[in-house]
Formats: sequence, structure tokens, C-alpha cells
Amino acid sequence: MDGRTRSVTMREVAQHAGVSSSTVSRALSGSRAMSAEIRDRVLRSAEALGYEVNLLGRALRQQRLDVVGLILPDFSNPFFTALAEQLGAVFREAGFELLVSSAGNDLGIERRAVSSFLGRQIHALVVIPSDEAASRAALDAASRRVPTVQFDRRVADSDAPYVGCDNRIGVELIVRHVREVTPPGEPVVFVGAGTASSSARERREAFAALMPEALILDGSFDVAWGHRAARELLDRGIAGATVVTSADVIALGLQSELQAAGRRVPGDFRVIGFDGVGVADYALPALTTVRQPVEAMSRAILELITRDDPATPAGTVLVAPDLVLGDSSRTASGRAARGR
Amino acid sequence: MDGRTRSVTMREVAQHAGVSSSTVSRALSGSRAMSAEIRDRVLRSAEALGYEVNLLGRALRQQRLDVVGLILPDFSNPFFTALAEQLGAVFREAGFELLVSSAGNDLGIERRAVSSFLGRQIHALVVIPSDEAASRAALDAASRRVPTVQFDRRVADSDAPYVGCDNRIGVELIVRHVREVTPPGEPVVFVGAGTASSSARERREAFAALMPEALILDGSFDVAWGHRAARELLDRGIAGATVVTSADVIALGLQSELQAAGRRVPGDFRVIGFDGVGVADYALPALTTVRQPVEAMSRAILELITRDDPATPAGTVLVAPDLVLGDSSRTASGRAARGR
DNA sequence: TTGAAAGCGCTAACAA
DNA sequence: TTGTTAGCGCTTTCAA
Repeated sequence: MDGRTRSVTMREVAQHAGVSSSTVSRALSGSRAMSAEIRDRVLRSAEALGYEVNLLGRALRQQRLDVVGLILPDFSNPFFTALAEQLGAVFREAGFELLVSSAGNDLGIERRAVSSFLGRQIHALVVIPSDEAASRAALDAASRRVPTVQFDRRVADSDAPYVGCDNRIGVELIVRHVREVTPPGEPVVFVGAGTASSSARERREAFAALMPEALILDGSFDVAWGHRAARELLDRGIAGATVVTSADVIALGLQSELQAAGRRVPGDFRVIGFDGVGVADYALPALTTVRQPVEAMSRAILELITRDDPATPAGTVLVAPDLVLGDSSRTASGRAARGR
Repeated sequence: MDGRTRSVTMREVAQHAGVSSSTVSRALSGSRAMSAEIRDRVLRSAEALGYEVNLLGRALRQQRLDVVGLILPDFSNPFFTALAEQLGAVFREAGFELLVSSAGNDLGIERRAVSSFLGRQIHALVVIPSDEAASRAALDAASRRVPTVQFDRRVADSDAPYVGCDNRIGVELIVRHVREVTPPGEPVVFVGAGTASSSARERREAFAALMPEALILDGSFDVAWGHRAARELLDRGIAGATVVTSADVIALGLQSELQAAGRRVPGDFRVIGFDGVGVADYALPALTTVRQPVEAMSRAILELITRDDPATPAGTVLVAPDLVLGDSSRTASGRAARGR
């Protein structure tokens, strides 16, 4: 190693090519017609010196930056990272770069991440709020400066528009399916994730409204709660049921604990998930689940950010999910759909 | 909504407070002693106007930026995102901000991500290469400009130092454990992930050297391969074995497929994973696995980046993993260690 | 078509 | 202790 190379500036390219730096700028950006001879000379010099544009200088001068920031509560939730991946692809296509930052489930870090992105003059900000109440200040601060979209967790009364899955439709799809596959006399159980997040709350409420007769257990969005919920069902002496969960991770834990206890799935229990991205493939038998339309949601976010009109009041975009039938489904189409 | 607010500059704060902009700069950064009266006045003005520093201007002037970039092949691998989370925490403590970008498993995108980070004058770059051969150019280009560390996948002959898990030690821990728990006469099978990635190759080679008698099957780093491998074992008429896998996701798929086929784990088969972060908790019975020391590796990366000395040749830092005993372990300490 | 000059917002060297 | 000035690297007037 011979040490680090200092970065080459336009000035140096200009000197090398014997032109002014504005000519270099124009040659590289192609912003203006110019003699082919000079352009080639400039491009060759840039190449020879290994010139790469300093985006800081450009952004400072242009007063804009084609970067969109994404702040996640953490990187460990597979649904969040699936969104990050998809959002990155959609933005890239539209000429934006996506930079992602984790709030580590900490409000202070989230706030600093917001102001750091704002201080970098990013074009827009997408936030999955860490906390549905306390994240509001940071969200509104961002919203005052750049187009800001909140995703997946809805912060009450925030100025920022919200994009998410239409949980009511998702639950309706599930309920229709549940009525088809549940044998007469067997109970239906809903294993939720509390009421702390808007997604969990909306799913739970929609379910309770449509199937008031169902037993409802509440926990959190993780595998361990699925394990515990399964044991709780068994402890209550339930030997067979259709179990609707509010996330695939819960379904996964529940299903494997039931199997470990010797229960047949889907023979004795039918387990239904929610999300359909990330971990849904892990389950065996394949999970029947509601698939969140991650791509459509990403496009909705792009739309809000590019067609941004600050005069329009903050809106809500709900994108409809669809049902993915797994091995728990008894219909022929279920197995066919999974292609196993 | 009343539209977006233009960002307030130091100049405006200075005018508001009736001082010069350098005084504002000093008051806000606390870089120099100054009269308390003026400082308070400046801080009040900044507060009143809602001033937030423009990091672009600062970075351009200071010629440095306390940001470290991380480029992942994709966001869907739980081990990568676990690293991202931990690395973010370690860097934050050290005064750096971590910004993450996904290469979408595409070399072109990876290259653009590298030059974009370089163009933003980041302090250092951490890359999990998308491809162990083809990523070299991008890695070396970065290395010429800023401290650059490659992680998890080792690119041959790259200038950038490498930080990773000591796979040989991990495999030794596994082999020792396997010899303890495998009943006499039962086979040992290694379910690997090919030779395309250095991690997979190193684990496979270490295992083959230590247990040449074992059957080796090769696939890829995903759950589906675990499912297929399990069926292959059963098709070969193997009714019981200790199965060592090269990643937890493979172990997870293998274990659930064996259970679905009615085999007892750990009664008939013992399944051992590798990674110990992200999805290891999903398994039931709990997986015995090698835990990659994500925090120690993150600190090693920080060390390389801060103590960077370009004159020193690129090095390799291997951090030792440890064994986490799951329910497959027959020793009492196994269950105790997991605390279930 | 090209060059000179200004200036984006900030900080640091230098003067007062 | 505070202000003046210069300049980080770039783009974009404005003039030639």
C-alpha cells in the first residue's frame, strides 16, 4: 500500500486539459452543447486523473441532492428490511439513491438520525416510527423541511402522510378463508401483538369486529410469543383450532411449538400468518398468510415524494394486500399456488 | 400545511443576534472561549429561528465527515442486518454515523454505491462484497481513497483488510460437540453452502479435514436448501444422524422438514447450525449453533478504521466464535445455557 | 462556444 | 474575544 490518494478536483482536470473548470463541469454533465474536440479532451483528462465528482460541492451549489433517507426502528425485523430493499429498487429506478439508518429502537437516536438527514439536505425522508406517539415531534420536524412519509406505523395527528397496508382488507380475506377451512365446532383463535402499534391494533380490531366469537390472545411481534401462545392454547385444553396471528413470525413460532408438542398442522391446527415477506418461506407446512404489497407501497411512497405538494393536507394511502394460500389451506388451489 | 420551510443559515442567525457568522459558528460548536452574554444571545437566536447546521457546508469546509458507509449485498440476510445493527451501535459510540446501502446483489449497483459514498467524502467504508471475485475492483477503488474493510466474504488479493469469524475454530467447536453427542454407528452429515463464498468454503474445508468420514452435501445459504437436504437424507434411507450445517437458515429448514416427516429431533437427528444471530431463535427445539461474535467483529472493524495506517499492509482479523448449546445437546449444561 | 466570477453554507486562519 | 476574509468543490449566471 502506498497510502491514500487525495481526491482529484475539477480544477486539476481543467488544468490538465487546458480549459476552465466550468468547461469541465459542462463536459462531464453534458449540460450544454460544446465542441466535440474539447469535450473529448476533458473526458480523457478526467479519466486519466481518475476524477470523481465531489457530491458535497455539487449538492451545496445546486441546493438539492438526489438522496432519500429511510429510518427504520431496527434492522432485525424482516418486514422492515424487505421494505428497505424494495424501496431502494423503486427509488433507484426513479433516479434517487436510498440511504438507510437504524434508530436502534431509541427515540433519541431516531431524532438525531432525522436531523442528520435534514442537515445533509436530502430530498425526502421515509420513516417507520419507533414509537407511535413519541416519534411525532421528529416526524413533524422533518415534514416541515422535506417531503416526509411515515410507513407501517401510523403516528396520530402527524403532518406526514402515511402509507401502509389496508389491514381491514387483509383481515377480511383471512376471515373469509377461516370460515372455509375451519371444521364445524372447532374454535377460532386470534393471536395478536397488543395494541401498541397501529398495525397490530388495526388487525386486532378488524378481527374482533368480524369474528366476535373468537378467543383473543395478545402478545408481541416475535417468535417467542408464538411459542408461548401455542403452549397457552394447549394448556387451555384446546386440541384443534384455526389460529390467526397478526404476523408471520408469531405464526412461525406457534406452528413449530405445536408441532413439537406432537400436534398436526394442518390436521389439528391451522395456522395463518400476516405479512407474507421475509420469514413466510421458513414455515413448514407452508403458511397461509396475507401478503403485504411491498412493491405497491414503495411506489405509493415514491409518488408522494415526487408529486409532493405541501399545500395539500397530509393523506393516507392504504394499499390492498392479498391472500397467499399455504399447505394449511384445504383447497386444491392452495397447494397449486405454492408450487411445491 | 403551510408549505415547507426554507432552511435557516448561520448568516441569518448572525444577523438576528447582531454578530458575525463566525461568532455563531463558535457559539454553536463551543470551539472557543467566548463571553457568556454573546453566546446566550446567539443560542437564543438559533433556537428562535429554528437553525440547524447544514452538514454539507461543514463537511465541504472541514474536508471530513463523521459518516461511515456500509454496503450490504442485500437486506434480506439476517446475519448481515444483525451486523448492520451492531456496527451502527459501535460506531455511534465512537462518534460516527452509519449509513447503510444495499447493492441488491448487483455488481453495478454495488460499484455505484461505492462511488457515491466516496463522492460524499465519507470517513470510511465497510463492504460485504456481493461477489468474491468481481467486487474486487470496487473494493480496491474505495481502499485507495478511504479506510475500507471487507467483512464476511473475503475477496482474494484485495487491498482492503478483512474482518470475519474464525471459521476453523467454529468448526472445531462443532466437531468436538458432534463427537460427544453422536451415538456410535450413526453417520455425520455436513450440509454446506457450496464453495462460492469464502465463509461457506472455509467451513466446508475445515469440516472435511476434521471429519473426512462424513457425508457432504452442498447447496446454498437458504431455508429451501435445508428442506431439500432433509428430503435427500431421507431418500438415502438415513434414519438417524448428526447433521452439521453451514448456516442457521439451512439448519432451520432441515430441522422443520425432518420434523414434518415425523422424525424426532434430537431423538433421531441432531441438527447443528452456524451464525447464532438473527434466525437461530426461530428453531424449536433450540438449535445448537456457533455464534459469530458480531460485537467483537464490529469493534475490530472500528479499530481498523480509526487506527488506520495506510502504510501497513492489508491485514486479516479473525475473531473467535463460541458454541451455543441448544436442545439437541444432551448435556445438562445445554438446556441450562439456553435458559428455557 | 468558452471563460471569469460569484456564491451555495460553513469554519479556520488571521487581524484587530 | 470578536470580525474579516478566504476558500472547501461545484454549478451557473454573465460577458466575451
